Amino acid sequence: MVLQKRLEYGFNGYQVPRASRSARGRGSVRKKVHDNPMCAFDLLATVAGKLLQEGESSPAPAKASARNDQNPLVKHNLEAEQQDEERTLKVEPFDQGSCNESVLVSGLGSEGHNRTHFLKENPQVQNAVALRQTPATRNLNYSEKFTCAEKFIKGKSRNEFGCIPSKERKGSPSYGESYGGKVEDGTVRERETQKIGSVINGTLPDSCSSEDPMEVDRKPPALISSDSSVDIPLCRDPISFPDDDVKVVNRDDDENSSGCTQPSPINVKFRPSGRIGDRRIRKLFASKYWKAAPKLSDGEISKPDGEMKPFSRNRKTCCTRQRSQRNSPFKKRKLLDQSSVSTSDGGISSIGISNSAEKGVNEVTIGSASGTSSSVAGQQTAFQPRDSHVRLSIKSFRVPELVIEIPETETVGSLKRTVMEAVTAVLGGGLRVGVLLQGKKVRDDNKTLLQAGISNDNKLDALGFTLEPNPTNSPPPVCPEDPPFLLPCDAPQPINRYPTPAALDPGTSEVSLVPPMTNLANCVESDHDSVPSPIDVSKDKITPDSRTLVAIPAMSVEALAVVPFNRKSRQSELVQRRIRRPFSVSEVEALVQAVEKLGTGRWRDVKLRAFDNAKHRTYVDLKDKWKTLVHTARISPQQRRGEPVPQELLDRVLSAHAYWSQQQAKQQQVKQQSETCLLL
DNA sequence: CTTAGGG
DNA sequence: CCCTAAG
Repeated sequence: MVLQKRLEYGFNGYQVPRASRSARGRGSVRKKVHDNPMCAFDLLATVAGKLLQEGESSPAPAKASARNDQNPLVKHNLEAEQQDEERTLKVEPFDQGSCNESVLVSGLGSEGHNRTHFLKENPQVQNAVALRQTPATRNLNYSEKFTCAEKFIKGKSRNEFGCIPSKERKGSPSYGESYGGKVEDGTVRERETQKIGSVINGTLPDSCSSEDPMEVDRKPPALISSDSSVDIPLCRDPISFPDDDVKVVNRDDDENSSGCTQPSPINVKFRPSGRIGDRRIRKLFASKYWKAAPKLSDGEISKPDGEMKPFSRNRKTCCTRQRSQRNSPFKKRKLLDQSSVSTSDGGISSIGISNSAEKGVNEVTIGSASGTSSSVAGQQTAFQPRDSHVRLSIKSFRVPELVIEIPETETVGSLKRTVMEAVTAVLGGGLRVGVLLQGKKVRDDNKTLLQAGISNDNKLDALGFTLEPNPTNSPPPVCPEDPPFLLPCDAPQPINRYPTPAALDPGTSEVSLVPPMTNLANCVESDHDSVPSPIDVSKDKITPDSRTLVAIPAMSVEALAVVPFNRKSRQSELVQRRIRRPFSVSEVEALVQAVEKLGTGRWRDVKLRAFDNAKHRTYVDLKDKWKTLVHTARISPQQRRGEPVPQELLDRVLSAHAYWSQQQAKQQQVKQQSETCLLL
């Protein structure tokens, strides 16, 4: 469809490349799950992790080098026509709706296996599901679980993550990077914080809540095949996980508004490093990404820093390096900036694990613990208490539909990148895995597989997984500025938006990282009208003692996305520039006033004096603003843009600038004179 | 970490 | 706003 100048591509699904297959040669994804102790959540996490690995780290070092100059996803995506099953993204007809196969998990070796309906035979299980759902705690558990999952995933394949080599052009460092297990703690924490925050705020779409099970089928299942295998550890009670490293860091940067006026003790504590720390983190991230990426050869991934020059003195060298490397990638942003990608309807799409053996392979296999692929799972009875494993072979996942809009004038390369971004965004931050059993969502993550009825003896065919867009993950892609007071929870975001790299930072996302700038806008002015942010979220149990959750904009982007992914997808986000927040007149006023008093060479003091509460205004920002103010004051009103600044203020700017410039000059003179004197 | 400037 | 070189 052509919309005026834009083309809209509707992807009903992407076929995620079989990440490891080519690299490893073969094998289908296999999940060994202990159907007994395993919690449903673990299963989710497992699947999610798997997905991440597939999508995100697909480029296992070997693979990366083996084939691509461009991110595989992007690259292939446009060549849908090609029948390269393994790497081609499937562009399907835009129709939604006719897909019911979505949730199928077939049992490998299930042939001849007589599966009984667990639920049928064990009604109590069904009840269990209902009974255990405590809305109140569900979310919390969820987040914690995710954390756990994250850990698990991290621990499991720390070195496997990271590296969708997305080189854009030869010569340019790629965005790819590897986590090499060296991600800064702070960073990790921050993310976790965000996630938790989201959860707390209730932004998390409780997909597990009460939608119609059928909802899942809204979209046709896509096929994503994976080959790696995941072994879910024995009964791990997510909640019991030590969350040692889940510390909530007060992101006083942009993200939260609460800290603005009423810094909690903890706030104070972190303050010094808050904003800056944030930046630093970003940089670190960037450095890692950039650094490792270019050389994803193998091995190097785990020690990005290691390759620094021998004599490198800690940080400095490091920084320098990163800088040079990240430059070029940065410029690419522009390309992406122009297109926006969004998913059509936040619908829940399903990832089907289906039997469709396109290649004669069953997509999901369920076998016995020992893992003999097929035909196993013999006669285990419904309640085998032991650690019987449910073996699932997920052939593919369907990524939720993506709608991409891009100007006709964009280049194919741009389109590719855009799609890649979209895909990455989805995979990275916007998805959650859901489990379906016989069409019904299994919402209680605490249930064991057995309890949920997911066991070898049951109809595994009826087991399905879905990738659900994570509503939480959608930073305002287009006009991040002045983020209106966004109420976290409400504002249903029906659709998943995939902020183009440029937009967010949420990513924001952060967006980038994330970016997450949502409420803060208020905070901004808060320095003047200190109003306690209403959004403070009290961290219930999640933040016991030491960690204080300061209102994390519920929007923090990728709330719960499966960890690894986030990182990755974020890599671009992390590097994203901060959202633009034009100074308001009141801010200008405050700035002018402060400068009049302090002068133009003491930005830190100015910051402290007038913007101490505006977390997102750094002294550098203030200095820059002053610079622009001076410029603005000198140009004709017609040439000025943006919110008009009262002439009165501009006049003051000029006079103050003149005054302090003079002062500075004088000081310099004095200095020189004294120096001269000393020399004589 | 701060400043000061260029981009 | 970002990035950096210099203090």
